[in-house]
Amino acid sequence: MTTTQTWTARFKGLSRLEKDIRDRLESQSRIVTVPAGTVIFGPGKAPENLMLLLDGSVRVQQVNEAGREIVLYRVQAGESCVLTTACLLAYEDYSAEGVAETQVQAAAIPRGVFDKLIAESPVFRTFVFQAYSRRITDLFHVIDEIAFQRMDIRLAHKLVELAGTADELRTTHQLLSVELGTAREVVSRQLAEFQRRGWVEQSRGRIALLDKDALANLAEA
Amino acid sequence: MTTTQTWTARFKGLSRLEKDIRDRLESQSRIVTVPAGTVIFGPGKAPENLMLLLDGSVRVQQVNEAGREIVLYRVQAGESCVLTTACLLAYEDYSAEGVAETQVQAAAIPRGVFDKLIAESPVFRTFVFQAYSRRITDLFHVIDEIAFQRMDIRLAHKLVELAGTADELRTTHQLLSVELGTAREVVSRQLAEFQRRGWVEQSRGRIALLDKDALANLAEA
DNA sequence: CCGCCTCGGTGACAGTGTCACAGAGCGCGG
DNA sequence: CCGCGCTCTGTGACACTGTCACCGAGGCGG
Repeated sequence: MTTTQTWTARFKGLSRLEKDIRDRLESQSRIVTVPAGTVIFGPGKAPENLMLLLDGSVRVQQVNEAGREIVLYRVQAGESCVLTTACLLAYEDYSAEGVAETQVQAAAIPRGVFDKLIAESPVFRTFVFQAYSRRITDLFHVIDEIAFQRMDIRLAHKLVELAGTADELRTTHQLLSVELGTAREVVSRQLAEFQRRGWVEQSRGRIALLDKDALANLAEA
Repeated sequence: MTTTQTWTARFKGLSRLEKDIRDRLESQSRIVTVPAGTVIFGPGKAPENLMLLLDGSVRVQQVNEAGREIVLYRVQAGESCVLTTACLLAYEDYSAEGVAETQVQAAAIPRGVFDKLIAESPVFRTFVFQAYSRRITDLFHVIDEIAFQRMDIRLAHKLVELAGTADELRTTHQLLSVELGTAREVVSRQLAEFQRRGWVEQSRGRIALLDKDALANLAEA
């Protein structure tokens, strides 16, 4: 993916940015590329920049004292790691961490620049607060799901979501359990049930989705 | 509680506010008082103001399609309903609602004023983003608790928290189950167990905490 | 006193989390 | 090619949690 001076155009909320602001944003931010697997921010590693993702995706997850993890949400190309700004301008350590799932290309906006843009551009403010709104809504969804949804439904949903247009997933039961904040055995049991029903076929590290409709259907219920 | 022109002093993050900003904030906001039980914001009732609580407390909770509810967090005196601002300046409907738990007195800042203050005052910006940071951290905590903590521990914790310095709670098992996002029966069973252990004593609508230390102790585990 | 509503208690059962352990798949060095 | 060690997956037993159906107790107003 090429990076031009007009990357701001790729962000829906930034396309109407005031011309002078846009110029400053593009000149005062850096385009960075990080390899898959990089921990972009995390406990004791406060973010110094607001990252606007141009390509790739970042998984934001939480690990508690007992070592149990859960995926909170993902940041995709065209979105921003905006929740980190709460920490960018505040003091608190993030208890969550962000990991590059793929190679990631992003525009990094230093906190000083971010602060000035917030002050000077109504469009940028709206962009930031809308991004907040979306993330917080996501978190509310996560809470609702964990608290009230059945595991089979959540798993079916996650399989379809992770697969996208593909018919096969390359992942382990362990990783899926982290996605859902549950135990590996629970995922194994549910997948075994899906397999009995002929919806999936498994082999080590691989899950073939034979009947996505059935899975999507269950996910609705 | 009396409301003077210097209510900003009650907010830690606002005490260093620039003098002219503070004057505008105090003159352009209104002090409102709402009775206990009022729904301050909710689905289809977008907040038009940022509320800074002077007195009382607001419970923010979520109700899903199936009618199940869970308490997300509380806003106390000296804090702000800041997450609503994400919606104040954005478009999305809140899926959560805020209910006054007591009579509430608050300073209401209209969205226009809020926006201008964000633009013009670095101190106000820091205040807002710090408030965000705290709320989001709270949400992360809630997610961790729901996903990974045992019910007895969460209930013990909640009892101690809700009691504060008192030795008795006026609440029902039903309300406690909403606090924890679980079923009424589960709360009843756990309380029965606590009673067998001599930690609490119950009567209709009332729970006496006989051994807060034991409860607090369990809550630690 | 009676009727009605809310609150709390209970048993049965299904779903989920935890633990211990076994076996299968796979890469790597010998 | 074999064997070793690692990760990944399967399984049974059991405890904890959520759901359902139902009942009795407490409390209020007529």
